[in-house]
Amino acid sequence: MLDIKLIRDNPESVKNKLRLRKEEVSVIDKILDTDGQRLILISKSETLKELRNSVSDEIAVMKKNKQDASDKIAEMKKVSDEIKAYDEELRKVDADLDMQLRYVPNLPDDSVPLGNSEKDNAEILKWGEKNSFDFDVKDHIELGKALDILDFERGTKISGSGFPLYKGKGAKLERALINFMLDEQSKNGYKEVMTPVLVNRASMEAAEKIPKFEEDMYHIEKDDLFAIPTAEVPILNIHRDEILKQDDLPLKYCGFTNCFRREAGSYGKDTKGFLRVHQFNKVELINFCRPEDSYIELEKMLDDATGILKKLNIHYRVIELCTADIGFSASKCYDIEVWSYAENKWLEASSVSNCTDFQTRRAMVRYKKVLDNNKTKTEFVHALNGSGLATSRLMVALMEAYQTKEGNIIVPEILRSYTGFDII
RNA sequence: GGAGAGGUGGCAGAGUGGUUGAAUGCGGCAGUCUCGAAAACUGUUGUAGCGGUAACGCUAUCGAGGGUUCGAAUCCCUCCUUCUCCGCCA
Repeated sequence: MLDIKLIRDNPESVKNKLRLRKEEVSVIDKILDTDGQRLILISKSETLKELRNSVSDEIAVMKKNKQDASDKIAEMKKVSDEIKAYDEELRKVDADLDMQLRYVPNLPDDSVPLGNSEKDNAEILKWGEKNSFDFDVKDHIELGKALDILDFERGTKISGSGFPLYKGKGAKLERALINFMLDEQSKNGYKEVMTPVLVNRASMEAAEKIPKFEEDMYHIEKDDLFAIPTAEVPILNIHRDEILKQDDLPLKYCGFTNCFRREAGSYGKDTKGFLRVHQFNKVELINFCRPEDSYIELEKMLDDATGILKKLNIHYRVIELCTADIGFSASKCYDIEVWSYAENKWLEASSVSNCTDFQTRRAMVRYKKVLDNNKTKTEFVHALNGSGLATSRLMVALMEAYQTKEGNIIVPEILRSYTGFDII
């Protein structure tokens, strides 16, 4: 969530930045209006509370001295009723304000390229080259079926479409990728964690996934638990309501989880095989850092994510998202895309974002900042997240890029110590 | 799932309706002492909101949310959570 004080003090600047995201800015005026009501109610209620507190003390003294305090008690009864009425109204206004704030996205950083849609995203880097095949390439579905390593039909039987079944060397290759990525990211200084994949409502709210994306998530009604769409959610919540030590920053975590997405409303688009699935595997990177370091850490995280692709020798490019396309919680965002030979297009395999203090404000993840005069100040940390990487799209690129004329798949050199075989 | 006992400041631990934001101890910070350090002594030390340039003032906060009361850490209700015992189970 944005800082209400920022909105209160610089409404025009906030609006201008939201306009860059192609957001409707009239909500800001509504927020200001609600905030104004709120401040008035707080002031009224607190003035009466002050009166009540002081008179209650007087009553206590009178009672001690065996004096009659019934006049004051009667008076305070009225005051208490008034307070109750104000507080009741305040509760409503607070809830209203909170709900409005939950739909306002993070503000884009000044360095983010301007744009009107995803068409304006900028390719900033391309690594490697496309293979030149002297035969007709097969797509990952054909390859997977012929080699009996992927079974989308049976996955559908078990759960429904979009729930892949990996078999034999396919399962082993997937496991190898996950282990490889975790090992690499551990080397990059990320602490490995294995988290719950079902999380409570408070965790989803802290990660700013609710209410905006509630419909996109699997929800277990009986226990009010949500299947995570990304490990970003549980990892971010590791430090919810905590105050970190300045010396511990940046605090970096990596974790593998299954990820679950309903993908409501996207049926019919890229539904083939792995292109869009309800369950997939991902190694996630999270970084909690000092605010002044977050944009430097963002670049490092991008290197950490792309390092995987370099070692796998997979052709990729990096896209810097424009103001109209960055994610809800992000102030700046890079996508990493891998090349699909069969689809003849780029596929998003990772997204690396600086979410500044947008999530940590709601999640209350702070740190004790040591000031020059040796005093400390509690301040929100910045949080960054990135996929390092998601396996499904990566698997598409890998299978296609490493296929042979005979329909086999060569295992990338770096993975062989993990798979124990070098060809499928 | 059943029965019982708890959740108080960074930690330990008092407090069961009235100047209690909360005794005491430990820790942290500052100072005295010291060449320096330790020890000892003295002072200080939560978070958030609102107002104020500021000093500061006010309000809230004793797991969370309601309620009773002029007044709640203290009484009542609901929920969460921890521990112990029983049952069940990967």
